[in-house]
Amino acid sequence: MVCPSPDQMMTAIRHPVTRKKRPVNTMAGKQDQYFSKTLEKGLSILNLFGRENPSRSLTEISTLTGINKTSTYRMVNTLVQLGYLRKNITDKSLRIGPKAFSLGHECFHGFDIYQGIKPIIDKTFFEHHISIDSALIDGYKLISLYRREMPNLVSFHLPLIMDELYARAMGKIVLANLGPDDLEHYFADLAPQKLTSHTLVDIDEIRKDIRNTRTRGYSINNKEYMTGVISIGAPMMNLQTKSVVGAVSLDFPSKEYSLDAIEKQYISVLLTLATEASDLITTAGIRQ
Amino acid sequence: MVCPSPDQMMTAIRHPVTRKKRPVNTMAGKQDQYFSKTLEKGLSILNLFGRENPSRSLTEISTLTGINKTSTYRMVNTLVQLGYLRKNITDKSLRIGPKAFSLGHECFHGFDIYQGIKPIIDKTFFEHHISIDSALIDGYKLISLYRREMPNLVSFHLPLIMDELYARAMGKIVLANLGPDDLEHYFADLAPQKLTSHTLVDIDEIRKDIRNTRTRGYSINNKEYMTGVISIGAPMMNLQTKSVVGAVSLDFPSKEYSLDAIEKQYISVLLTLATEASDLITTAGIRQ
DNA sequence: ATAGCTGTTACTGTTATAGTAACGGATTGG
DNA sequence: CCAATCCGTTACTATAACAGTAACAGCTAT
Repeated sequence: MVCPSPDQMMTAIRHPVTRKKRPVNTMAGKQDQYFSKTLEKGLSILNLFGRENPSRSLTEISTLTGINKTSTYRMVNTLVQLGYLRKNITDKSLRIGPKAFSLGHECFHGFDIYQGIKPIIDKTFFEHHISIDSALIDGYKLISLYRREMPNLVSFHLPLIMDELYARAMGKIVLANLGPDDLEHYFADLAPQKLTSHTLVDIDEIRKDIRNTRTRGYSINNKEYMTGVISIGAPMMNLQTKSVVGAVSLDFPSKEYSLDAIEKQYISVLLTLATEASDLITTAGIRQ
Repeated sequence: MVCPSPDQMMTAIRHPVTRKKRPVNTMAGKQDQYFSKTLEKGLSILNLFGRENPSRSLTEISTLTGINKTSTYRMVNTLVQLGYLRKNITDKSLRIGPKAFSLGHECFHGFDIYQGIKPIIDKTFFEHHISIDSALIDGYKLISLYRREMPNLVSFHLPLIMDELYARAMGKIVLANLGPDDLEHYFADLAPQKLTSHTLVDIDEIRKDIRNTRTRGYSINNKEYMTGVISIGAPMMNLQTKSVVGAVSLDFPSKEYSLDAIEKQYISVLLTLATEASDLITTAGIRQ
């Protein structure tokens, strides 16, 4: 289970399902005194900007976040005044500002897990010459952590935040290690997309695949996310709380590697890597 | 002038001096309806974390930000719930969370100025084999933008946000291009530190240096920030508003280069670079 | 056992924010 | 050329969210 005790719940990353309940404003659960909605809104605005979306308008932000236009204006104005966003004088379009840039730099390089996993992955990369990926769970999404890619692999520009857990090696092994309740929550509002001809879109098939993954101990993605790419994934576990917090995967071009060959040769590499990553995570105290 | 018209003032990055007035709560100026203090606080907390300070305690955050402990708790709790920070269960110490990591990544790589200046600096770097630095103004600080360093230079790990404008090539040229009012504001609460034996600490000397820099058109830092490093700097100007928004600098090891030689050989390189950077800045619409 | 740290919670007055509505400027289309 | 929309910005008010005091609980060291 992701949120076993009330104590852990506070510390844990807030669950998407739990979050959804908030707007309902059910008077039963007292409105968390110690949660700032304003800050949440401000950050959700900042999150709309990135490599893919460098520029946005006020109304765009308002509709995307669901925040009232005036409130959006207040938040945006604050961010502009503080330098996190900047505003084009003529068309009033908004872009990332210098302050967000420096904050970003600090947050990225100051993230201890990133600094910790880098050498681990690099080592495996140079030893075995294979593409390696790693990610952390956030709700029902994966946040890309660190990646090394061989030139033989079709360089696919990974999004930083990954949906489609059902179609990815890292996603599958995460799902396989979730508690039954969390897994059900995931399936509850799952609408699988056919990304390649191999993608599983039938819920029952996906369920079976997850069960197999669980007993197998590692996950297999046989060209289900991208044609020409076969991956195997293993979980990053917090060994104290016995919960998944992320995953690592090895990616191969299907032209050069058969699934059989991969399973024969690289499972031990994968599992060793996963163990090292799990140790790191456990001492760092990342919890689901 | 940094804030010439009320219209620009809103769009501009908020001036440190202007900001200071806020807490005085002078009833004369109506409390900005469209500025969220809560968001400001939340972001100021996030800013306390970085490569240098990966872990902090609640009281530490409270004292550093000057925010009441309970409010700090609320903000921190929010950030933890949203995944921007994470909390060690045992000692309750706080660290950067996965969400801040991904936000950071997006803000860093989504910053168009960074993407734009990279090729410009790279080109000059590969053509002339010299160390190059660039930065943007934020208040009276410089935010490091992009840097390429030659191995012959004592690799000094630059802080991302730079104070000590008076002792740096990029700082001096920025000061030299400020409006008289802004420059006075800068000098008003300046307490120069003697960083090397060459650092100017006498205010009048610094003033004279800034005047010389202004007429010269570029700045010179003769081992005033670091022993063994000579730099020359030129401004990044918004050519429409005729205001400084940042600076570029070329850095040389004093063992291999004399100041004379640098001025003879590299001023044109510097100014060309500055022009290209200014063009970028102007089209991007960065304003002071 | 006690003192002195933490972080956490209860409680309350007030203020900061949400949200409606209206405004002005720019752009579009008839 | 004027109406119709779009956009961002502002005025205004009820109310929910927040600030801040103070007390509490858990931990450590003396």
